[in-house]
Amino acid sequence: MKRIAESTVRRLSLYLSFLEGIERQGQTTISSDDLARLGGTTSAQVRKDLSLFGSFGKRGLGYAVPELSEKLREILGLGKEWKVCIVGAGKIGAALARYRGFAERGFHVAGVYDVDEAKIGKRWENLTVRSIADLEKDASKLEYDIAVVATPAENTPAVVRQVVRAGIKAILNFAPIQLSVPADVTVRNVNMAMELEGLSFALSNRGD
Amino acid sequence: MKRIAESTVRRLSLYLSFLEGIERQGQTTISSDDLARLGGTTSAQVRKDLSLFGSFGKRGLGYAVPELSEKLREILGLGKEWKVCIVGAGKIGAALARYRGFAERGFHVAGVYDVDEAKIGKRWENLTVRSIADLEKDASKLEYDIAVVATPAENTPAVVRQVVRAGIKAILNFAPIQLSVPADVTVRNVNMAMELEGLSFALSNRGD
DNA sequence: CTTAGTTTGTGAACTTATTCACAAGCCTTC
DNA sequence: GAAGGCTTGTGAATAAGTTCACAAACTAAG
Repeated sequence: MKRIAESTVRRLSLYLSFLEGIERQGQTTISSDDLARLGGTTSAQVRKDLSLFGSFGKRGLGYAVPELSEKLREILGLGKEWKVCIVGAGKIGAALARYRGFAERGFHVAGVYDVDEAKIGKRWENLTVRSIADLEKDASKLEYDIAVVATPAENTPAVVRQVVRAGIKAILNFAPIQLSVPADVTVRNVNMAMELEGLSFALSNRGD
Repeated sequence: MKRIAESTVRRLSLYLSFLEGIERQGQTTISSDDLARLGGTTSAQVRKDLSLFGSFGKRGLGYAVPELSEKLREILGLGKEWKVCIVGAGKIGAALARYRGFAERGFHVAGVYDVDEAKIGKRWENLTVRSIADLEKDASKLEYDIAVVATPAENTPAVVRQVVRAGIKAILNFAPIQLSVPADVTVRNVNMAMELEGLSFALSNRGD
């Protein structure tokens, strides 16, 4: 399969969320043009994105909503339940552990870890915070697929080394630093400072 | 000034964070090549990004660290303090209100709002949760620059209409939906579901 | 003062991503 | 079952973004 751009994957994810809404409203069919309008893009873009994976539409009619959303779930790998661990039991980690959105979309939070002795052993929802030192051992049993890293910047490189050592191949990083990981580990960054600075830039340069 | 790509702005933001680290370590000069290595890009990319705004380096020598970081702060509009309000006093809103990173980078959280009667009036850090109905009135006095929207998906469109009505021109959106706003309002989205699905896709398609 | 060693700034080349545009296919109606 | 009205799927054209490659400019050393 040819390489798929990250921007394409983001759009697929977006289309899926629209389709789920539309499905709930009982609409059974949708055109690329309607999907494009919802997502702020063009119909050609929608069709091109989908055509990378096959032909799912009917000419003259559009796409069958349940069929297409099933197809997208399959493409995005949402058929299986992914096992997630949260590393870093601070404010962000806490918010994430309680976030309903994970489970809703098939991401099962199966463990929480921290370096801080004071936090280890505390209960969080239905989980107990464990020592990061146990991660590698736990991972061999629990087979985590994804690590959500929400540690202070200074601890993060060491934490990430442990995550990599535990054999986890996907990281969602909330720390405001650039991770360095082997090529077979996929990283996505959520960096609030960067987003805010993007807004700051936009506000400063309006009308240029 | 010519249009600057979002990807460029993200990189500038990244360079700035590296420069701040380097500055603290006392290094006074840095080459585009070093910056590139830190950011996982190429030296040509770094130079091209910077050259969009001027010539800040010295040939044969590189960039003066304090000078360049000052220049980047200026470009990104970080010279002034931006006034931020958080809309949505739920879990994410709470985590954000307590997040130190805002203030550190010149983003002053000056208000928290919610629709929920039960939450209005509660104290959060040094702020009191106010009714979203007050936003427009408050905005005329407080002159919010940025609204951080962290409301449940179903309330978000209405909330965003109020934010727009209050004259706020920049929104950081945490709700998992696509906002529709006038062209002069800049939106950045932070969508965890989308990031997780990106990782899910990557995990499902390794080695293709 | 000249040479050797760096590193920038930037057109040009290349690569990637988006948009255009239209033939092919499907549905409905008569 | 033929005609009209849509909408897909996709090559071709365009636009956007990245990398190449090199002259120009600076430092340090002799």
